[in-house]
Amino acid sequence: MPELPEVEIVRRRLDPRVVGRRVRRVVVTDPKVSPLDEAELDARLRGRQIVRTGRRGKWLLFELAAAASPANPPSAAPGADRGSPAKATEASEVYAIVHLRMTGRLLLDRDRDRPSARPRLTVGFDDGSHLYFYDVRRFGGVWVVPAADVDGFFGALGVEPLGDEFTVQILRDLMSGRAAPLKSFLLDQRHLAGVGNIYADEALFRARLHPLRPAGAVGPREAARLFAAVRETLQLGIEHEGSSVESFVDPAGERGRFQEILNVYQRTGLPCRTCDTPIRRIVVGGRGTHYCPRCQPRRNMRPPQGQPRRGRGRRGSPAGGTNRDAATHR
DNA sequence: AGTGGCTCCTGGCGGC
DNA sequence: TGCCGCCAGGAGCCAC
Repeated sequence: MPELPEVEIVRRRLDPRVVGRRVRRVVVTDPKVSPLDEAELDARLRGRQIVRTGRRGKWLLFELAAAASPANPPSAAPGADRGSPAKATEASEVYAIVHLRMTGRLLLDRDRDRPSARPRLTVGFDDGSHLYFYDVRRFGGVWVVPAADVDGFFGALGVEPLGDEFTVQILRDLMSGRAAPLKSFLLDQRHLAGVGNIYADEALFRARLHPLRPAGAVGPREAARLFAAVRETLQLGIEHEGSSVESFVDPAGERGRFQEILNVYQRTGLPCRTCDTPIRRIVVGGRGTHYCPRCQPRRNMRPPQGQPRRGRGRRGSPAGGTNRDAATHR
């Protein structure tokens, strides 16, 4: 499942191959792929040239320049309908924004490994090439947003964990007072943008922190470890060209290699690479969660003080020493 | 406001 | 062999 490193790999592979191409036509095969229908997508993208690619968390961005403005309005046919003067409003740039979710893939004509199934969406370029959006589970999507609205589009999205703006202090502020388990905290895109299930488990292992530890109970030294672990894990994922745990392959059909060095994710029952203790699997926030019970001990599981407990009050029985994770072992 | 649970969706897999 | 039901998971939505 594409997380930040996988999306970044896709972006790096696509960038040199799509930048400069101009959209000729958009074909939608699955209407669920976008809130915009085919006609709207086509109207917003046709004639525009991809000038840049980008990434925000797990979102992939294609920046498209203003539609080929009739810079020199072809004054030729005097009687011809030259379109409305309102054309000027289309002059600003737009972003095509893609989320791959579980199984989304972006492939170009000559890429190997193109599925036999039909793509959900196809973008044809003026040089005759195509960019295809495949997505077996149909969770992914495509949005087209005017440049001016991009900040609003990502309004609720958290800090970029590999960016300069992410610091230990920011992480501590984000965790402060929170009773949510670290695993849930890391997966919440409103805090950090781009961490998914694999990298959350791996980062917690690196930081030697138990996934059920309340975020607000993490001390300064541990926060520093978690900060470093999140960045190192994501960076390592990029260096290994992503994790091909499910079906991830980059646009050229190449598998990533990060799965080869996973410490805990999907290693249930296998010996910890550090201490030989069998890796354990629990469910946290509905997500499969893997950890080493020895390297990531349960300690200080008390939710932050002064935090009124809501909900059913099940959680946070004093000391949290109850054998909570016994319930969901596999 | 913060948190957890449900939902979408489909291929793959285990059990019968 | 074939069928059924469960599972995985990112993020939006909703209830508490």
